Amino acid sequence: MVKKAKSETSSVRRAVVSPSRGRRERRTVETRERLFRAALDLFARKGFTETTVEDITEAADVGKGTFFNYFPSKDHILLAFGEMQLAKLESAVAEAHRSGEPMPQFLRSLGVRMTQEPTRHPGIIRTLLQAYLSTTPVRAAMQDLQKRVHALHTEIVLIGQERGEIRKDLPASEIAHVFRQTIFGTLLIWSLNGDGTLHERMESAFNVLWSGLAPRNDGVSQLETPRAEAATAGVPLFTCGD
Amino acid sequence: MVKKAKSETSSVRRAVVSPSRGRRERRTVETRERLFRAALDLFARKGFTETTVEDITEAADVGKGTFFNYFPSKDHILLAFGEMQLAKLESAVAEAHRSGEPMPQFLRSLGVRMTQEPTRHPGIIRTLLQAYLSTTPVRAAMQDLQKRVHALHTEIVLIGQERGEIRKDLPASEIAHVFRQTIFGTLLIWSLNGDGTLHERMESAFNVLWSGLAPRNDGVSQLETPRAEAATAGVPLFTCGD
Amino acid sequence: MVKKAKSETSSVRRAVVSPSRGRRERRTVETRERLFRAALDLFARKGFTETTVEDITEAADVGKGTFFNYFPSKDHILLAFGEMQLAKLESAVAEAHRSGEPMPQFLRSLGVRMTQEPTRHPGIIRTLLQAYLSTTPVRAAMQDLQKRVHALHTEIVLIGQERGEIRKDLPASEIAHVFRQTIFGTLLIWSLNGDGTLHERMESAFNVLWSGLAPRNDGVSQLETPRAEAATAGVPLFTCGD
Amino acid sequence: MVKKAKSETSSVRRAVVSPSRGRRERRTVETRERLFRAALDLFARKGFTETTVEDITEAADVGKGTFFNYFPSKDHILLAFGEMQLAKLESAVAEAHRSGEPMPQFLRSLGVRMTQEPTRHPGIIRTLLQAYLSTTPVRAAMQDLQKRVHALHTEIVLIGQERGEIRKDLPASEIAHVFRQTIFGTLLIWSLNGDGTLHERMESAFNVLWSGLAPRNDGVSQLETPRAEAATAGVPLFTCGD
DNA sequence: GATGAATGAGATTTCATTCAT
DNA sequence: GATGAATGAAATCTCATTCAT
Repeated sequence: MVKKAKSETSSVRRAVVSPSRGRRERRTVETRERLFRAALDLFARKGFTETTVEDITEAADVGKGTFFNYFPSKDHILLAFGEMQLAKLESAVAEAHRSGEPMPQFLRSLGVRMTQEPTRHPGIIRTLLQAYLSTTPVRAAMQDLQKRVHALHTEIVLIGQERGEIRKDLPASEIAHVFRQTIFGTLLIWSLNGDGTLHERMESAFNVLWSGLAPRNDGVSQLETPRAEAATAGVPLFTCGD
Repeated sequence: MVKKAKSETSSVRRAVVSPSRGRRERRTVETRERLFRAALDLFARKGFTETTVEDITEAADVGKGTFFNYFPSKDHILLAFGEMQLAKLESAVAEAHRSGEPMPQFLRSLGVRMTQEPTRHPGIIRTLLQAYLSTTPVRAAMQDLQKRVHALHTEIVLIGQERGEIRKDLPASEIAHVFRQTIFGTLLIWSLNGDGTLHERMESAFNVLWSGLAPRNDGVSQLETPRAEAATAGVPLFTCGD
Repeated sequence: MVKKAKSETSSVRRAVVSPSRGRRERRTVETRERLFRAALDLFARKGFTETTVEDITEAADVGKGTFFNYFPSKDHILLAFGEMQLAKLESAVAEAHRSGEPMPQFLRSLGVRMTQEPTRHPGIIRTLLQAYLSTTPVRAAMQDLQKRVHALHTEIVLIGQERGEIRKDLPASEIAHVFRQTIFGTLLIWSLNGDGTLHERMESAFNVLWSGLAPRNDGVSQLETPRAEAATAGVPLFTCGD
Repeated sequence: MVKKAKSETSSVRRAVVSPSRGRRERRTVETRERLFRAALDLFARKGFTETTVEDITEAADVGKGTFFNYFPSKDHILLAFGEMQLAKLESAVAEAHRSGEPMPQFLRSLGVRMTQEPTRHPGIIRTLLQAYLSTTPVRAAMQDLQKRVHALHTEIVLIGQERGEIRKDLPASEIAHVFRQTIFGTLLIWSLNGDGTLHERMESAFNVLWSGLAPRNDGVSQLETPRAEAATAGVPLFTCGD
């Protein structure tokens, strides 16, 4: 009876009790947020496997069962890490559109932006990467996220190509692919060694990728990446506020 | 490798009973091998986490407890995957020295060689990558392996630089780093999507890396990677025997 | 029943607003009824333990929390089953007084009457019996109900004794006890096997109980239970309208 | 290889290592026994539902997981209660065959025997009865046990009938049925009230069942159950050693 | 009184790992 | 070294119950 038109009924009721609805909804979001932050903190300190669900719920100060109201399994919280990164990427791209920053510079700084706090600890990077190696359901969801990531990267590359800032003889999609792979490869290797700054590594990787491995017998790419040596030397190209 | 000390001790003790010693040692190596092969097969089909130690021991036709006589923990079998890859790399490098194959070509084909059977299934690639995200002790051992990998890559790059086949304005070590990151990034992303051939992806990644992202306003790099379009089109540059 | 005090209080408070009071009270009774009927149905199909409170509230089309406004705990709904049976017994006894039905016949048919719809499914019988094995508070309430049941049985037996229809050399209370135990034992065993009709089983049990296990070397009891064979053969002694 | 003829291989091996086999096997039986005894004790004190699996394993001083090596679920331990009772019945029947005890007397004392320690606490009786109301898998197993119980009862009744100690005009199977129902009904009602001794209740129930409810207008059954009044008065007919 | 999100206890299950034989 | 039962930690899941709205 009531259940037949549940959503309608409740939306009507909501209209009346809107403040309570808002509060409840806010709480729901807050709880999810609290769980995620607690997980973030614990994974950074202890790693994903070493952190139990109960650790998380205790840190988030909620009941154990509550965790499963928000995430179907422990692995599913990994998705939230992927989503967090996607959100960062989206805002970065949006900003790039607005600011008209040169693409090379934007791409170069992207890896840096993606790995500012809280994604700076090797433990978090490893957690993020685990999402890609997780169980099939989570992996499937990650695929969807990655499609979006790839689309955004492609979008950026296309703009760069139109502006003549990126080579045009390869499909933007392919370039975007390689770019993404470079980022993830860097994350993976760095999270293993943990030596040096991740930012340095990102810079270095991008600079090499930018100009390629082929022998330098022309001045062109040198001109385009005038600060390659500086970056190589471990000097950040620009401050990124963290 | 981990148990080496142990087996040597006991083989010394049994030096007198040489026939039984040989048999016993052979059996020991065989069992470890059997366990590893069983794991390889199961990880390819079900993935690392989804495979239990008992699955492996049953497939290897030994008792469950026996596993732990060969690997201190389930995670430690991941090391064997790393070792397998290192061995491949070592033999590839040795061959490169012998054959005098041009470095660009060698590098380009390296990713392909590393991912021939059995390392061709996304499940195995993921397993291999998990080693990098595993528990601290395994990760530490992986670091050592990676040092060796990096050294080998650097060695190759150096030769390439000496021959003028690879740019010289960057330290070989750094180039080796980026090269390795490209390989692992490609593995990671491919193991997630599983679309297309890993070999195609490797080719594509290498080709982009080789010539860089900077706009092509000179003919130089085109000359150096004359088959870039072919590779891009998904046609393998050369057969690699699988 | 448990909540009676509460509802009276509120009905007094609202004596002025009589129309809404009536509606509200009616709704209250209706909801409780709806919950009970939903439970009845679900327990018959799935059993008590296998049915969740949410199953019941959904079937009754109310919110989950509403259940606990009517029953202090899930187990307390079991009491309602006991109450339902008690009500049946009370009306049967009242009718017996009116109709002057011979006690033997009345007793014999009692088990049958008590287990007409809806109390005919093994699942419901089991649910009813679970009330006797439930948590202490519910069990205590069941004791009270059973006292009433026992009193009613005793009342009937007394009448039978007075009429010379039931042996007089044993206290009515004791006979009532055994009678009740026979009924419950039959319910229990039948609900396990579920073979044959519960009515047949009841008949059979009563017939044996009536004439006893002692060897039949006199015609007396045969005369008194002339239809023993028929009952034994599975033919109901009389129709009971279901 | 080894697994193909597992049982044979191991039985061969067993022949050699028989002492260790025996010890291990003994331990297995012991652990199960320990779990069961711990459960017995806890159920008697707290009841089945109120006892957690962990309570049991802690009392039995084994790991929680170990419980599930012996019982597929918490409910399955209820089966062990049924099995215990069946074992008692079997030994009682075996003894009856040997001792040639008159059937009426044997039957009368049977209920008593079945409910000596540890099956004397209402909590344990309730636990036993819960087995009959448990989930389908357990209930199914209980059905099998009950078939055996019924067969044993029937066996006894048949002997009684042959000896002329029990009425012959009803099938032994039916009499056995009613007998069993009387026992269980008595257990159920007594476990609820817990007043008086279970033994008294059993005696009383049997005595009434023996001579029936029909009016006593012949001396026959009085002769056969000469001590009916005594039993009624709460005096045990004979000591039963507990 | 109605509601459903939150709770947390507990059952169940799965496993890696240990250990006595 | 081989074995598999025992272990216990944890994940997962289910629910009865509570509580704020």
